Amino acid sequence: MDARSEGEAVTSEASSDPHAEAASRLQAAGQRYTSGRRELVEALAGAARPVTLPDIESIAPGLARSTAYRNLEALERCGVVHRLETGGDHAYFELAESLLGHHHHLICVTCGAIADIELDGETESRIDDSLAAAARDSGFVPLHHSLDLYGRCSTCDAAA
Amino acid sequence: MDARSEGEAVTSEASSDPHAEAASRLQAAGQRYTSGRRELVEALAGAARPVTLPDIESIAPGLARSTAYRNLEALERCGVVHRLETGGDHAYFELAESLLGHHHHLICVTCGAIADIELDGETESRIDDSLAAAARDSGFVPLHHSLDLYGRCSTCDAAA
DNA sequence: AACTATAGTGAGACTCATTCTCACTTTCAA
DNA sequence: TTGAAAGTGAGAATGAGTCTCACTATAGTT
Repeated sequence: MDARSEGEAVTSEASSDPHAEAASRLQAAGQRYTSGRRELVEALAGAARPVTLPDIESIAPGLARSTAYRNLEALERCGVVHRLETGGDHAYFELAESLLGHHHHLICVTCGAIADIELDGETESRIDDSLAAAARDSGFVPLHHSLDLYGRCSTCDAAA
Repeated sequence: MDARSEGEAVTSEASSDPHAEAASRLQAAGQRYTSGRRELVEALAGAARPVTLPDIESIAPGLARSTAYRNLEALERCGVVHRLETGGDHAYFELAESLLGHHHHLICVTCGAIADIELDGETESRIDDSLAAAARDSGFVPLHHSLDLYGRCSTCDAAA
């Protein structure tokens, strides 16, 4: 969810503790915050950037792959995790914006690495206004937006 | 709404004829503009919105699936076609921005439909500036950006 | 027109990220 | 402490997209 839609200017970290947030959101959905799910959230919180499932497996070995995917999906449905599709082989996962704050991504077209960035508030509100106007024209109900910058990271650029 | 049917005076630096553009770009890469490739470009130009491979197959039956994917990739490498990953089952394809002009997308989170939108120039340049500043801080070399608005299209919203 | 080198094609096999199945285990509530 | 519901792991299944390979079409040359 776009933090701006709630009317309060949440810029960065909306919640102090991702585990508490995850536990309460899962409970609200009648689900449990098991140790496997806690490990997932811990891995995502510690990564400081979006990670793939292989990344998660190397950070937290011992989680069955099917369980990891299943739990990522459960956490995504509760708004704790956000899935990014970049066109690479794997999807990327990160904590949702309600936990990380609203942000965007730098995506390296060469190696696929992703980094988080934030834009100034004035640009964000201008984007929201322009998108809302465009949506209105189409009878489209806006929920959230994503803005990604594609380019070459410093490592890949140096190698080229 | 559909300001781009026969490639007439759209916006920005869009080329007048997608076929001529495709032919010259392929030729520059030592490749041929075959009838199958022409059919692909025709299908994309006629769709006026991003389409999936099944969409293409129904618009232009008779193209082998492997050939369609191979040619979409060839056209993508030449800058004639752009591939969108939205997280749905299929990737979406559309003519590249050098042909369609710079634009963004409305993506329905319920049915996956995609529509094109354009933002005002001032918002675009503000986005470019903000992204460039964020990239500079990371030593990242910017190439292009994508901005997508997720929400519910009028049909799905009415059904909810 | 015939020759040749190279590009393109189609059918199907193949890959592999992701999802599904199912028997078993854990947790919660009464 | 018992039963119902949720979670787990191992492996099978799914399916979008890619690869292989024998065949065909094309451009350039003589």
